[in-house]
Amino acid sequence: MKELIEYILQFGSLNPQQIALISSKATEVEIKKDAYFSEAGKIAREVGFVIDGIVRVCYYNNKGEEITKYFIDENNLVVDLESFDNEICSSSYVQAITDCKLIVFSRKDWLELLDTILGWETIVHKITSKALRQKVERRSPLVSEDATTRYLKFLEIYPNVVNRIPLSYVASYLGVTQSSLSRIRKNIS
Amino acid sequence: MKELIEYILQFGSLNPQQIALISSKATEVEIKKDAYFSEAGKIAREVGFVIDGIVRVCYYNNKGEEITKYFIDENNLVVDLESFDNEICSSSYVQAITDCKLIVFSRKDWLELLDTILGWETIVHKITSKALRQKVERRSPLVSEDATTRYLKFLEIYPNVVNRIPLSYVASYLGVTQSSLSRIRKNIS
DNA sequence: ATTGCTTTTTGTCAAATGGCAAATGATTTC
DNA sequence: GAAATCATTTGCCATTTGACAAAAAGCAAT
Repeated sequence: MKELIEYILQFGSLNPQQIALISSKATEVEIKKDAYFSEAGKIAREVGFVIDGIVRVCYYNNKGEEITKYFIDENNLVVDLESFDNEICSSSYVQAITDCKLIVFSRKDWLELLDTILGWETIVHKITSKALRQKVERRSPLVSEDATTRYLKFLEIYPNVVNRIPLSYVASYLGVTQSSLSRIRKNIS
Repeated sequence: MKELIEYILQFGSLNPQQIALISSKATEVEIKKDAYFSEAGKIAREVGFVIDGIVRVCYYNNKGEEITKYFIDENNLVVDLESFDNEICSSSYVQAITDCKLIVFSRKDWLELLDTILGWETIVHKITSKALRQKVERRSPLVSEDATTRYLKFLEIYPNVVNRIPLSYVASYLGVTQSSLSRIRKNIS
């Protein structure tokens, strides 16, 4: 819980009562490797914060290939905003790729906090738009780079991820086949 | 100006006084083809709304290649949020690729509106986070598709853009060389 | 140690794409 | 209209990457 509070306070200040209120709505949840936090076709009804472990956001393209869109590791929020905000079905899966410990807020509690705590909306805005910007900044440059450069960028961005997850997820994140990625790794080292 | 008001009201409601106040801060600006709306290395101090024309956001990667990150056409906001919000230097250029007509708010006026108009912050947040989500959703799938599919997606997303701008910009947007794109177009038709 | 299972590496071949340079086409300028 | 300039197409060849298949390595249960 401490991690979450610290994270939040980077984006704005809150008094102890407000922090206590937020904490009181938070539930700690464990998710086993390969289990889903939320699924395509369903409405996202929870906001999560990763305490421990790695999750990935993925979907199936129109060739039926499973594409990993991004990884979310420790101390980051995980929520399909489009689905959560608009109560529409999500188009992606959020899946634990290691055993995970999350802090979770229900939609109801989350909205209640938004109504109750002055300044909380602004903090949430800052958090979510920073996260969105980060997604753009991380994913977008991959389009214009060759496969080796993509992998090197991946290593920079997620230094603590590569050894904890299957190669195939990294490959699909980078838009490269698993075998190509394997060759690339050979050439690098 | 009507376009801007309509656009805003999609995201929340405002009374006539509030609308008048917002309108009073808006300036109509014309930008010639190839001129810059904002530049890398400078702080973005304006929020723009494209009434007519197309702009692109671009940057130089570490090989010195100019990369077009996205196109922004009619009835969309244009602002480097990272730079504008945090008053840090922008890392990209925003350039008109046709003659453009924009509605522009100065940073000062924009912040004043945020302080003055109740509910404006929420509307702005909805607008900006939708735009950010759209950027992710448009750019990200390109990573995992082949060049032809990328081009077809581009045509879907920006149906009114392709005939109004140089091929080279599209190529850099898609992460493909100009000659490859030329051949791809030949094969499609 | 052996077995069965999954993940990763590697090889071969074919297709896609890039780099370069020349040719063609389009647009502007005088 | 001719020249100059810029954008696009095309040809040629080198390189990268994908598809497929087989081998090797890692891991867990026995």
